[in-house]
Amino acid sequence: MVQLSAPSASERRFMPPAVAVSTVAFALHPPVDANVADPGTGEVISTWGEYAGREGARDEHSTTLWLPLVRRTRPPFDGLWALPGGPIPWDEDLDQTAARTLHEAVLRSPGYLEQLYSFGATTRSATAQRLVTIAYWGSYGALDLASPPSPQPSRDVASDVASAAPDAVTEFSGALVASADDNVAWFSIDRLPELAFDHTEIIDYAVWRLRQRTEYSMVAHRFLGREFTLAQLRRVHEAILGEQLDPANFRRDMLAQGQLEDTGRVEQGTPHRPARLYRFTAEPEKA
Amino acid sequence: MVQLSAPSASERRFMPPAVAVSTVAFALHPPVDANVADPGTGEVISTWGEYAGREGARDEHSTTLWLPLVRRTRPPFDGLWALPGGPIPWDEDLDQTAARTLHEAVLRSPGYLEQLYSFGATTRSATAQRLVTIAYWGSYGALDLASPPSPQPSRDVASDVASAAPDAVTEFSGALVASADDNVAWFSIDRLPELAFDHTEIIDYAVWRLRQRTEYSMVAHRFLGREFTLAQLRRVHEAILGEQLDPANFRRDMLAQGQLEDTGRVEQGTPHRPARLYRFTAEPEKA
DNA sequence: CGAATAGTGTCTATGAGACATTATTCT
DNA sequence: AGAATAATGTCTCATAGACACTATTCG
Repeated sequence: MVQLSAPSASERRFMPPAVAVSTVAFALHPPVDANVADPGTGEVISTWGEYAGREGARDEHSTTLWLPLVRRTRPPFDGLWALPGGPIPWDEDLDQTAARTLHEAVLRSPGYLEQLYSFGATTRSATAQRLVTIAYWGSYGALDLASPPSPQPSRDVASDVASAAPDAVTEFSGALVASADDNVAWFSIDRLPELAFDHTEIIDYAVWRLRQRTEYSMVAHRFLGREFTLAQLRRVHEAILGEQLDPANFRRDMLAQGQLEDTGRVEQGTPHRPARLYRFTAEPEKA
Repeated sequence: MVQLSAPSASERRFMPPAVAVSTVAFALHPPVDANVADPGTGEVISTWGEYAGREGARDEHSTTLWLPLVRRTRPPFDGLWALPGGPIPWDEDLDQTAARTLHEAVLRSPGYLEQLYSFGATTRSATAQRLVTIAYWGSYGALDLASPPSPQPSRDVASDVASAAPDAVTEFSGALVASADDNVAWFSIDRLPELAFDHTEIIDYAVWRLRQRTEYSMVAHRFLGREFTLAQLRRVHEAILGEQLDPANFRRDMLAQGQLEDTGRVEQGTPHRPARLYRFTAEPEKA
């Protein structure tokens, strides 16, 4: 057995590092029933459904990305917000652990999930056990968020092992498991609160990598539903890159990629000419 | 204290994963005094100095990359070759651990070192403790290899903690520390032996990432000495990418990057017109 | 009709690939 | 001179950015 609680300073140097997974999960906006926290104080102010209705902030005009955070309820960094995550059970792949812990916080499965980088500086927590964090980044699409909260991940994942993890290891995980309460809230990436561990650094790196990816890869469509207009896709790119894009050139370049398929249908209920709806196809069109 | 040796099956699921670092260290050729192993059998056949002299394989015509491996001397995977690496001491950054363990195997410090990816599939070793490997990739330049073997890393790194690590953790490290003996040898990446753990997968991924990098970044010059000709730099690119490059266009593109500085000197002792020597500059030339 | 956005066509500058040509050094 | 490689110049084509212009729908 492993005895990990309250290690003395002399004992710490013989303890292997704890390993945890943390996930930066981007979305164009929170799910309607999710809590939204005040940027400055970190106080949960309302759900996204109320907030968006009040402010008139529709995702049509979304110009920023959002991500879920979990409030820690024990030391270290008690009370601060942290990325969803947790320790790695002995029989779970790293990818599975990331997916499961994220689902436990958000109650929904992301549409995309990918490993980002491993952080393990010795300065992360001077008084506690050494912690190595394997960071992931992912994205929630409109469909992922529209689905009702589910207690279990959609894909089959061993989740009973979570409670089997020693308490002392759980203590150092990126965040504690929360049960759909006020300890989970969504934040705009432009207005993040003070974060536990080095999670600010992790988020900065995730945003940087997301921008790199959108320039030479098709990841943006994962923020949308199954069908979308080119204007919607362009707004996703603009939100990620933080700059305006020429609609005409954007259309030409996207269609030249051959990964968009015309569904034949058009947008409904617009106050102007409706746009064609496209679908993403993995297979490039053969010319 | 942590007791990790001979865990029972029921105990294993309560043990936190062991964390180790492994490094894929590329070079245009091994150091002269390094062992070269036979591709098929993994038997150490001679040093690079003898081998290259016999075969007439000069680095001028190098068309493949080489990397150092360490032979394991205990289970699991006893006798197989593995990437240099080891467990993470409590007071060492991940980068430091990678640099130190690589130096312990090669007795030289690499010119470049960067984190690659973290591997942690549960299938890595069914009978042993769960292992998470944080993989690094690096490169040795001509100067790095030309220097005589040094027992300590050139940069100051805490190295006394290595022996403080519990034996059971060392057992699961990427490879055991070798003291410049027959248990360290260099292999061509085209002819690798059977490897321990999932190190074959790690090397494949490292080669793939190296190719990606050379296309939009200046990493190739790190394989060479401080001064080099454009032809030498081109041959490095060709070895990495595995294809021929047009000398004229390569010259134009490299010089347009503004990161090469003309030293004013030229190559010596060529049987033809000598080439200009260039130096790499971090600062782009202002036009 | 006018407003608003969808969608098309075109001009231009830039950069990559191909390759002909000149330059320099050694034997 | 002839061999071998360095170094330069030039042509073409593909692509990105800018932007004018046409099309369609709603109110």
